[in-house]
Amino acid sequence: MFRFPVSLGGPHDNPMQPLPSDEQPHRAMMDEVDFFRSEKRDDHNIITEETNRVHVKRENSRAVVDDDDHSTGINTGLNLLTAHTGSDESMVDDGLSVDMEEKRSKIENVQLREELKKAAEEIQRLKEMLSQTTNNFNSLQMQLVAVMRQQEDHHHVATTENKDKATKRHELSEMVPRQFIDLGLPTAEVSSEERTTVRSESPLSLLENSSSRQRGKRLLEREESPDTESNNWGNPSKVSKHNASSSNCNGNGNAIDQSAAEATMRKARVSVRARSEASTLIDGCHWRKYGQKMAKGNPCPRAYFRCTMAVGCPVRKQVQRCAEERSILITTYEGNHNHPLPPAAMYMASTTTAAASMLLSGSKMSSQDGLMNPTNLFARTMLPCSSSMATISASAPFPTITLDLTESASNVNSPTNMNQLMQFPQRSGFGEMNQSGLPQMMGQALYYNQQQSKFSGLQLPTQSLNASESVSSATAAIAANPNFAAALAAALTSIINGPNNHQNGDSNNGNNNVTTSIERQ
DNA sequence: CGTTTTTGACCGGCGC
DNA sequence: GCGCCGGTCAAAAACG
Repeated sequence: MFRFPVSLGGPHDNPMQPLPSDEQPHRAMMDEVDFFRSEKRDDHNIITEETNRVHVKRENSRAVVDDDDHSTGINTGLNLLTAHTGSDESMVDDGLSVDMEEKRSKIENVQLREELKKAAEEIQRLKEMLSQTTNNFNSLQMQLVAVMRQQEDHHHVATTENKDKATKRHELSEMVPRQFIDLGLPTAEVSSEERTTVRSESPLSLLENSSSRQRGKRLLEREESPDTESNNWGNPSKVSKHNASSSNCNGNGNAIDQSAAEATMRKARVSVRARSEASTLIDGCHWRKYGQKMAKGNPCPRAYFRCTMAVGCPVRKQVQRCAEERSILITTYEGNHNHPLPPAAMYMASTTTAAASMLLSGSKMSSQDGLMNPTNLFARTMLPCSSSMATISASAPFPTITLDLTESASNVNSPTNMNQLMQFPQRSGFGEMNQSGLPQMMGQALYYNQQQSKFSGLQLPTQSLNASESVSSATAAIAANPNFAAALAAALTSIINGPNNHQNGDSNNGNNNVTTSIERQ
């Protein structure tokens, strides 16, 4: 059962969370097991305590009822009553032997025990209901904060830009933040860039903008698969051109050109570093290699892959071995799947999405937002599961967040490792973030881990596994858990789609599919 | 024979 | 304008 805490963040919750204790670096699995035992013991104690309380109450109430109820036939010890009424009851009372008294008390005991049992069951049922309600409350709260934050973003952008070109810029501001969080998930079929383009410009006009015949041919090919345009991996000019033509249509060229350029500059990537002897990470998707290049400063070639799980899927990845340490494989993802994903792929995508969201939302967040933003919360929930360390690179033109799995293979559970996770570069919004709030986030994240033994397997020592095995086993472990999958999907949907993004209500949700895909490379 | 990989060519951005 | 570089294309080769 998927239990949620009755109170969130309360002082009594702390023992409930397998927080990485600074003093006990080797708690690991035993602590998890011990924790569950203690939790069960506590639960049992609570039940016993409560049922005892109920028991006493019942006895008292029964005594009161018995005193008032003269027709029950149970000896209440009120001899006066029996003596005065002279009823059958009194006659029975008078004729009671000691054996009868004992039998009655035994029957009474049995009845009380049954009631006790029922009360315990009811308590259990109530606890389950409470858990479910808490669960619902949590997800609703996340959605609410997501909505509030989005509105706040819009309001903020509108007010700051109101001095100059409020209307036009606001329209664009809806585009810019949203495009940062459409990486990896299948729910957002059409990226904001494409939505903006489609809104303001026909495909033909795109062709007209192409400078050469070949360029036009490529664009035509891409137009055949609508989603391809949503991803502009390594080709920022395409976005610029599209947005430039959009701006021409809107008749306010320069301002939007500038914003479009900024939007292009902030296209996010998620890079995963992992130790692996394999050529690529097994991330659940089918990939086709479409190019290989020698990159400057690295003797190892960089390989370019395209997702082939669906025709026209724009998701691409780059794979390159680390120059310093050949055993480390650096996989960089960008794009937005336009098809359902198998769970393993989906959770990999979810993790990278969470990372991207954290990266992109964090850079323009107030400190309060940094703590309350569900995107950040969720990113922090997800990231510890699959990465030991997240670093952010400001290298233009694409901001990149790097999930470092190289340490997690042997060090996931160590407090040092968890502390490392906290050490985000003091950059942009993260620098303003209230650090004191992070442990709660971590606690929340760990709470998810703790609640599901399979999921908490992500936190188990994996010395014997290489990174790709860790990733695949982790994703498989998560995928095997429908409860968490549902919660994850709901949370991600609220984060990625936001309240206004409902246009993708098709079959584009890849959750809970059966895993059948195997990495080809 | 269909699919995937390889690899040289091409393109656009960027710095000088 | 030129060259470098990263990214992509597409024909040929390889593979199952």
